[in-house]
Amino acid sequence: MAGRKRKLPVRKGDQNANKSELAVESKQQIVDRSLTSSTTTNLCRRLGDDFFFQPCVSLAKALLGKVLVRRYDDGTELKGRVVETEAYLGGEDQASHSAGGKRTPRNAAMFMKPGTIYVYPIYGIYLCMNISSQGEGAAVLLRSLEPLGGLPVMRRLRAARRKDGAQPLKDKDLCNGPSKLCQALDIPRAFDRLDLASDSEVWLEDADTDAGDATAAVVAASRIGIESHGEWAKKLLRFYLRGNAFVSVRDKMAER
DNA sequence: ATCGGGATTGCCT
DNA sequence: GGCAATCCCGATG
Repeated sequence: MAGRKRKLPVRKGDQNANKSELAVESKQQIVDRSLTSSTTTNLCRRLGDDFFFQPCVSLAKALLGKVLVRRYDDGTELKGRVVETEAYLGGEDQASHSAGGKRTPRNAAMFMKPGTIYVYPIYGIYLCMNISSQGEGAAVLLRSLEPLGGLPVMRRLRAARRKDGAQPLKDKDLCNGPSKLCQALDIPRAFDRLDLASDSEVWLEDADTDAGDATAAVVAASRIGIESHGEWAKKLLRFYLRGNAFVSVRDKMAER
C-alpha cells in the first residue's frame, strides 16, 4: 500500500470532483457549511479483520444491521446502517465481475484480504461499493443504508448532481441504492482497495443496542440489474431487512 | 485504436 | 414503466 494522503476538495480518481461540480460547490464547502460534528469515534464498536473473514453469503447477511461510518478529518461523521446487500461469489457466479476467476486491474480488490473495499465505476457516472469476503474473488455489494448521522451533509452531497429546483431529498431517498450510498457517504473511487478494518476515513461498527429493528428478519431475494446472466440472475443472493423502508427494491413474493 | 456494454439513477410520459 | 446520460474498462484486431 502506498502512503495515502487525501485532500477533500480534489481527490485523484474521484469522479464526483470533476468539472460539473466545481462550478457549484466543493465537497469541503458542503461539509464545512453543514457542520454537524458528532465527534464520537466509538472505536470499541469497530469491526475488525475477524468479522470479514467469513464466506460471501454469511458476510452479506452479517453486514445487515452494521453501521458504515465515513469520517472526515474535522470530525464530521456520516453514518448509515446497512439494510440491503448482495453476494457476488466469483468462480461459478456468472454475474460476478470475477466470474471464472477472471482477474483484472479493476476487480483486483475482490481477490484481496476480506474487508478490502472494492469500488468500481458504472454507467460512466456512478460508483458501487463492495466488501471483499472469504472466497476467491468473492465480495458483497452494499445496496442500501438507513441514514443515521450527518443527514444534512448527505442531502447536499446527493443533491449536488440533481436537477435545479428539485425538492430536498427525503431521508429514505438518501442511501437507498448502491450508487446513492456512495454519493451520500462520499465514497470515492480512490477508496478502492482500502482496508475497511483499519482505515481512518471509513469503517464498519456495531449498531447501538437501543437501535430499532436489530432483530428484523432477513429476506432473501434475487439480485438486481443482472438479468442478462441467466440462471445466476435468479439465485437468492440479495439480502435485506424485512419491512425496512430504506431498502431499494422490496420483493413482495420473497417477503411472504 | 476502436468498440460495446454495464451489480444505476432521475426525469419523462 | 420507459429511456437517456456518460465514460471506464475489458476485449478484440
